[in-house]
Amino acid sequence: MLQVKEKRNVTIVDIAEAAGVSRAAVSLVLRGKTGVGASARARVQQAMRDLGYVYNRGAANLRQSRSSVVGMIINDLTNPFFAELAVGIDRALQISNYMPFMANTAESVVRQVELIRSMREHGAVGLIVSPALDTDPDELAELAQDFPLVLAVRRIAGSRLASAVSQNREGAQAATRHLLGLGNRKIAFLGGRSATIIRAERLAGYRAALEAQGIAFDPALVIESMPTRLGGIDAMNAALSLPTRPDAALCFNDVVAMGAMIALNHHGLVPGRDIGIVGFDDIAEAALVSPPLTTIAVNAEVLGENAARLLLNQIRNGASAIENYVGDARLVVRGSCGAQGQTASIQTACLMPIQKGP
Amino acid sequence: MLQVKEKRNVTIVDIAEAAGVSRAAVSLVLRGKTGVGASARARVQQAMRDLGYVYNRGAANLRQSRSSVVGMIINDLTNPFFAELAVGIDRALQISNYMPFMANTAESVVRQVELIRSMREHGAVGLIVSPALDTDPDELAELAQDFPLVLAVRRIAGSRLASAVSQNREGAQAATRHLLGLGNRKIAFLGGRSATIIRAERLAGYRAALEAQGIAFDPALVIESMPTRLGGIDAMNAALSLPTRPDAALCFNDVVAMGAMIALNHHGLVPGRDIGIVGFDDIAEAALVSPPLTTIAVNAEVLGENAARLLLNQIRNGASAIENYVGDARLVVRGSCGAQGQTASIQTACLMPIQKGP
DNA sequence: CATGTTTAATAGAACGATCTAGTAATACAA
DNA sequence: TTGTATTACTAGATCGTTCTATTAAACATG
Repeated sequence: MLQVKEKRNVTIVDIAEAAGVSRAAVSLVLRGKTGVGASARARVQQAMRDLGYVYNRGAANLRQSRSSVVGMIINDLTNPFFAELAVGIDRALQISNYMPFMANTAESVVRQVELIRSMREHGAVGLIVSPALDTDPDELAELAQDFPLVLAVRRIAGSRLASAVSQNREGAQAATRHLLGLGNRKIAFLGGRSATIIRAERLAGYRAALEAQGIAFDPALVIESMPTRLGGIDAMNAALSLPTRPDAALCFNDVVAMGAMIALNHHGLVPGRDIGIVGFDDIAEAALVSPPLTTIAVNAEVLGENAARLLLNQIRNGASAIENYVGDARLVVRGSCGAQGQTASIQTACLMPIQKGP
Repeated sequence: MLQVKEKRNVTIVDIAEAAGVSRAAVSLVLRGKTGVGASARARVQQAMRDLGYVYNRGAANLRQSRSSVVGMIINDLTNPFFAELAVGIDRALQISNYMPFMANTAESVVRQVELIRSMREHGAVGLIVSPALDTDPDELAELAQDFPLVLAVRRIAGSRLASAVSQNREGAQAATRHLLGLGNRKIAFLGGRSATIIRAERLAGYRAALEAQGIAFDPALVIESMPTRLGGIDAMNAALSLPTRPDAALCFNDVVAMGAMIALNHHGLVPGRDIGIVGFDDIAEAALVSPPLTTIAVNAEVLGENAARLLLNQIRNGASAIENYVGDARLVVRGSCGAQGQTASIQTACLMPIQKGP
């Protein structure tokens, strides 16, 4: 009678048996602790190789209730800015010997709550979230009361949460000032969702720069859209159908700016000549598009590293360690704003450090 | 005497106590099974809310030894092509009620083996890997013998593994034929690492197209580099320092092509006019750069969805279900190859479907 | 009324690791 | 010889859940 083998997992018990020692001894070997002799240790290691043993971290965490998993939840990985952010977070956590697991919400709040729950259920000891649009502030605030949580890039209305963000107001102000300096007077603000803090901040900077020049803020020039390429196309189309066309546009971010440039092309207009365009983020592609995009540079990787740092502080020191980081945002002038003279040299200067070699 | 509370986790036992039922009853409620009355069920749910219960999936998996976690390990998330691939995989797995966890290797094989191990340790039931450069084929092959594994984008030398890849040979052949049709004779092949199958396939297509026209394959025109923007810069610089400069270049992928275009700019050359450039992948940015990039379109999201499909088949049907998927690759003519006339209309045609609205 | 059948509910073993508290054996000092 | 450290090793409890087997009651059915 042939016995059908139930394909049971290889466990610590099997190893113990094969090596002729106790479970406890195997466990010690597994964790590299002392208290087991050289010969026994060797036998255990051999047995693990022979039987194809896979450590069961779930079982281990059950007992010691402290995993090293942290979750990162990103709103849109197809936006290069967030991809770079994610890589920055990932690298920093890795260096500190945490195991980052990543997930993408694609701006779905429903998916986001699923992911947050799932990551906690899997024993994550902390979470870095770049929140989806329309995220419920109270939900995250409540979670953060007894769980290490850091927001990245997007802060959330009315909640006192740790966050790593950039100088949105200052950046937008510098950008607007630059456009004004080039002689533009009718400057649109394109894209982004109005309910978000990040947009409110950038909008405030835009407004402040206008009013500093004695130019009245005109709500008709502020056009909301999704913070995506497609949103940028929509926003620019809307801007072009205004009674009088704007001279220039400050875009919510670089992908919106690229969408806006596509829309301009469709209308036979040339960015930088017919309408000045400025973006925000300085993604790697910004220097490559045509014309090269003038933008506000935010170092996504550094932002990510700081988000990681804040999270680790919270994990180690508890709720007492709720801090914030604000990364700087500086203007990078390329061609799309219409400042043609400066283009070539600056473009070159900003290109090379984009990517580190292996 | 104030008693210091050990902050123990809220467990199913606490809920049971609070609701005045047994652990088993709580477990049933948790999983939405029948066998518990309406009033008891309500009490349990209330208690869970009151106490802030978090399900411990590790403990559950320990007992039932079947999680729904699958891992996806990506070689370079800062390359938009792989970001789109990741999003495609993610979406497909999500639809099938699996919980995808993602991680980035940044082309590090060391990191890759760590991640593979970690994901198995955390109970992943399968893995989709877009392998890092220099991945050890035997290692993955051995793993795949008793573990559901699918390779995405990059196949691995000499191993019979499930994979979802694209028509590399056909795509490169079409691209080369197109460049030849435009009158180019001295066509370089730029970028990519020579040890990879994917590059060998693309190179074979390139070579086949050349030889079909009676043009001898010239190894000096084939330049290796990292498959990154920086690699593209290096490769093009090398190509420009050849004794005689090439007429055109087929680039390993789009980011290499963009790097190549940067290098051309540095040398004061114009892509499409002085040297024709063709890429591979058709990332969203390809249509936006200057000039718009002629490339071989590969639908990364569809590739990802198919990788997910193959993995699910394997998970459900075991090792018998090792299949392969080959996505098609078609030429998209824009400006960078030098075929100026067709640019505008095609560029427009290919732009709109890139991104789906919310 | 006896006899099934369904439903609600539970106790106790199990999953795979770690931790505690211990035993046995050796080495070293007095 | 005895006492004391140190080292190698282990049995059994434990973590939070699910599963199996069982009981008890409620409800039909002939």
